[in-house]
Amino acid sequence: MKVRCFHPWNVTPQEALMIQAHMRDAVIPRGRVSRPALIAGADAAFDLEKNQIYAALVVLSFPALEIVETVVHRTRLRFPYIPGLLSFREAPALLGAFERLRHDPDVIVIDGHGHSHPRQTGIACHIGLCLDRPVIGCAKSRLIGEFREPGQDRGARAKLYNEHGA
DNA sequence: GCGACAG
DNA sequence: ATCTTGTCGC
Repeated sequence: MKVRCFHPWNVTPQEALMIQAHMRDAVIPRGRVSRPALIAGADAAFDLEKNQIYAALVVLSFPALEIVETVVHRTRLRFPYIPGLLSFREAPALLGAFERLRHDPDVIVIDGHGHSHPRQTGIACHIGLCLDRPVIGCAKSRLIGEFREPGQDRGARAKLYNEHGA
């Protein structure tokens, strides 16, 4: 895939905050993908001893969910884990993997939050801007906001509220 | 000052 | 994230 990022990655946390402020207006927070033929999933694993991050991608056909392509890309870790700045730690490796991806997914699922972020610029938003593709943030726990635990059924949902509402 | 805090 | 010990449910 073509990766177009509009800022450097070798930045300080303070600079990262300014980049997020700049990104905020470019994000399209909602949308719909009509008939995806290919969907991609991405996650990262670490070797802290070697200071390495492993970005893994899988492309699936949809709705059959057959594996079409996989990519693993290893790079050096250059940024610490700071809540709210996750993308500056993980996105460089993930985007390196996406550069090697031959298929062109219609939608991407990323580990971590997207719009549900203190500055509405979580890693899903960041990756979406760099790839110019729809991305669904799929985090396993809360970063910000208040919610009632949803039910266990498939499709169960709950609204996430900020200090004002919505 | 204290607690919260994606991965 | 990753690791390790202890508990719970099937």
